[in-house]
Amino acid sequence: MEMKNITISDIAEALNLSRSTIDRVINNRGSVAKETQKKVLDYIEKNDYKPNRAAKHLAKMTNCTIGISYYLPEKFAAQIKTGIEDVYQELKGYGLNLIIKEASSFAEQIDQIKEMKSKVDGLMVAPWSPKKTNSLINKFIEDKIPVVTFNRDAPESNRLFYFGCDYFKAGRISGELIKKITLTAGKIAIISNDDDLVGKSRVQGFYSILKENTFHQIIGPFTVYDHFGISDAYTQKDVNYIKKIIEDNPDLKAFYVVNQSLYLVARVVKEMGKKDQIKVIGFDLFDNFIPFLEEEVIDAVICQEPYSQGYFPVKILFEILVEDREVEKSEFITRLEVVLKENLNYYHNYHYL
Amino acid sequence: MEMKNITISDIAEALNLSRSTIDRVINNRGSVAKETQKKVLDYIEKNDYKPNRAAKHLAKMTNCTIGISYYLPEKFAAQIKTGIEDVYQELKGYGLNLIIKEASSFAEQIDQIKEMKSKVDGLMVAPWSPKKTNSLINKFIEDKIPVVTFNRDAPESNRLFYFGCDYFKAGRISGELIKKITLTAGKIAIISNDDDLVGKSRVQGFYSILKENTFHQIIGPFTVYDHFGISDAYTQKDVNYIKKIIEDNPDLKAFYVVNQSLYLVARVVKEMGKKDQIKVIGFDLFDNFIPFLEEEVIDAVICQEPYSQGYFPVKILFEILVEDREVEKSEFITRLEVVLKENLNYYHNYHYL
DNA sequence: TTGTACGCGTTATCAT
DNA sequence: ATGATAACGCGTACAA
Repeated sequence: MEMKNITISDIAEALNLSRSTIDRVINNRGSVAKETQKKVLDYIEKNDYKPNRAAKHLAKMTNCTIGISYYLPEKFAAQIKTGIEDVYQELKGYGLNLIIKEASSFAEQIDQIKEMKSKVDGLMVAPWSPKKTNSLINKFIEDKIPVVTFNRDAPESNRLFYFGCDYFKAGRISGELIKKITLTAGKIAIISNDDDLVGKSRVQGFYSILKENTFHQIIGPFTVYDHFGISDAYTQKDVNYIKKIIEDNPDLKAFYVVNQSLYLVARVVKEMGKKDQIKVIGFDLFDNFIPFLEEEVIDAVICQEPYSQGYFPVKILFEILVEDREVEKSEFITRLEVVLKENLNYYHNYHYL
Repeated sequence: MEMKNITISDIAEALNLSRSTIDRVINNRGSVAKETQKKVLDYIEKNDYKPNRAAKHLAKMTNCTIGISYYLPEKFAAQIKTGIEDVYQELKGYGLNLIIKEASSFAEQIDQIKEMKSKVDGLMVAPWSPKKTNSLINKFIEDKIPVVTFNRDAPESNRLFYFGCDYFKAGRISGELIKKITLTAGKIAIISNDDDLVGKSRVQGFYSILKENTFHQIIGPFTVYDHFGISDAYTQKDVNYIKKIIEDNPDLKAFYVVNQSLYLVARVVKEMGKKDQIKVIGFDLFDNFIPFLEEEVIDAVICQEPYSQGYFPVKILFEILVEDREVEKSEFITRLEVVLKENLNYYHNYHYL
């Protein structure tokens, strides 16, 4: 309704001062007498003045460019991009510009970041190799260009904050889940590939839950490269490898798969008709996992809010850049989402804006 | 950086027209020659003009009041209010005002809604009794005051949309979960109270999953009133009632609790030392559930994004009111979140902004 | 059909 | 220490 908010001019008029003085007090720029300061502050308190954010944006001609760099599995990136797209739609009208660079190798990512240096006011990066990106990140920081990480952290750099998953905790909840759904004693096979940092944490977290558990015996890790999840890329050899694990271990009760080869494992489990005997758990929601979740060949996947990983870092970084927002946390850890057949549809390309 | 966005004036200058003409084209207000229209449209397309949202807000003196009404368990409302608080902080600077009315009875809720009619530009309501609120909602709509529902829908009214949980689906995923974690054949006891609409849907959904399942026998529903979740309010009689269910059914494998008496059930299960034999599943995350989840007396609860139920409806309604946003959907269904011990902390008062 | 001119609330520059 | 004034980009009433 017409609950007209009071403005700086209103205050000025009421106190017989000029707008400039009020402005000085509000944004404490100094050069104002103690008494007047107090008078103004009191008035503001009493009449609950709210600065008009629109007018602020306008006057400041807020206009900033955020660079985004990542080297991630295509389908996963797509989910993050949905979040980026939404926040862009929301904030472009307030002066947000984006430069998005998708790398197809780590070397390329480094080059792309370097190239952005002169073009952006802030950087948001998912460093493929954190250790090898630290110094580059720090260079940005030295030049007063804020950097935040998402999806993958570079904790040893001077980035402002990390927005993403705690992969160790992700491993723990998988452990809890497998404990809860695996009905009888037996073996659990871990599938991973050893040059995968993320997978390594997921395995460690898993161990941390299951180590005191004598009910299950953990075998592996068995190495399966996930070919970035491309269904066709798996060879008969890959299939046989999984098959052999199943055949060699008649008391196998579950697969714990930390990379995208979850698709392969599910396929083999299904083909061998082992769906009811062997539980399958993995991570993230890729298109080729969906049918297996629907048939309950895959019992559950743990997700990590990919949408939010795109949406929030941009939003927060924008506020830092144009409104001097102070960030209180150095880590924003995304929720660990347990996705089963019946809530699957809420996690597959699902968002509100 | 200085990627200055182009403005209406820029366009006007470039095409030797006045700003008004450009404005007419952009907001197609008519009264503009076909050719000029095309010229302008082309130019806009080529130079990707983005309207400056801040300037728009400012010029329109956007200032609107949204009324919020609910009659909900206190602790649940608190979680929703966190979302409301955040969106208020975000939008108050753009002219958003809120009138929040918490009722302590349905009759009071109706009164409060009526009283708001003359004071708000839009209404957001969680109707305790949808059927008895329909006509009131429709009165708002007739007077051009948009109404949206949250947490509880009034599908037969003319509300613009509902933002909240699908309680039937929530029952289904509980069913799936209980199937997955209940190791051996036996009984599952349902706890509810029959005047609870939400609980009724949760029970129906549960049945829809478990009806073809011969492995488990469902008993109940047993009626337990939840005293709005106040721990002290449970009597010895309540305790004995749960106890008796356990004693009478030695092959009881799980409790499925659809109201806040989940606390009571968990307490009794724990006290009787039945934690490992009897699974316990319920809904929402109330403070007095937490310790039981940590000890795995309660195996899981299903949550429904309470934070989002506060945040998004306000945000969307605001955009409808001040920016004529069109709403494409009539339902925004919140995710069903599976909360276990290991991801508990992400769902208990957890948000990013 | 098109153009002019003022105001929205704030910031910033230049006087006093 | 305080005040006047011109932007910022857009909407709108009014004039041509």
